[in-house]
Amino acid sequence: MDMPELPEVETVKKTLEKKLVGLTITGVEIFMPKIIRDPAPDKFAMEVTGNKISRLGRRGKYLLIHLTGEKVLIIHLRMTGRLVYSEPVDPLPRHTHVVFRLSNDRELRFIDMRQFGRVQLSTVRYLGQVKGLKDLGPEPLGEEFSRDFLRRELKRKRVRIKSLLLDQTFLAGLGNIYADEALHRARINPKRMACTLTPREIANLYRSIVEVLQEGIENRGTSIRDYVDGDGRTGSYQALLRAYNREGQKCLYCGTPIARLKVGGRSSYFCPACQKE
DNA sequence: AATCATCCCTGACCGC
DNA sequence: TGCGGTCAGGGATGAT
Repeated sequence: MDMPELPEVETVKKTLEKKLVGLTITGVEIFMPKIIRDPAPDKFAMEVTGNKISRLGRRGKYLLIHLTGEKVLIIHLRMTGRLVYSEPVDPLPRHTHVVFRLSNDRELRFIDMRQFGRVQLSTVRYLGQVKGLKDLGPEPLGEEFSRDFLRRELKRKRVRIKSLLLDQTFLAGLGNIYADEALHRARINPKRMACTLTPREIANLYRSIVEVLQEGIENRGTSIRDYVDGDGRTGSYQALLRAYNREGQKCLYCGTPIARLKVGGRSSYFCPACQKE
């Protein structure tokens, strides 16, 4: 149940760029057509084939693989998606939906048990019009995200803070794990209405968001069940989580058992003592 | 415009 | 052992 969030996608990006940049995609095999969002699978395979991988990028939870000809592969792993660089002789895992053949006789595999992930081809020119990508909020580790931004935006949001942190049009890249970790670290109850946070709480939340994402990246992501990087390796941040997935275990700040409740249909782990309503 | 509900999908888990 | 039901959850979509 660990969905790739910003730190996991960043780790996939870092591991894959070492292997992929400079290689040419010599062919595409599509086993599950619905995974290809646009254009139609046949056209997708044709347009991708023959192009060299120039660089990798990331925007929120989207991984971008830039190709020659100003083309860009846009990949979202959603919940259980994996993108793994492999040898063709390695047995093809179950739920492998798309395979990109590479000019060094290796391949890049898109694997996704729940079939929620999507792959799409666009161009640099049209990136600003791609659904999902175009409405993303600022990058939490970028310059546009600041304490002032948070203060300004929270003031006018009539929604629970946990739901807002998960809203990708508000801020790009947080998912359930890092949202819960940030709120716990900032000692803010997930059900609090965004507009009621005090300046002090907002400052704490800002710092907490940046910290948990940086620590997540430093530890190569969180692997609870499914997540692996581009080399097929698990991350290690799961051992450092303080709230997420720790129901019943002691809060590391005060010893109170971590509790779980639903906020906006999503489970939220929190400390009832440190994060009072 | 903002907010909420539903759906997609499989495997793990639970109770009987 | 097996079976059916429930849950997990990001984001697109439609409803309010």
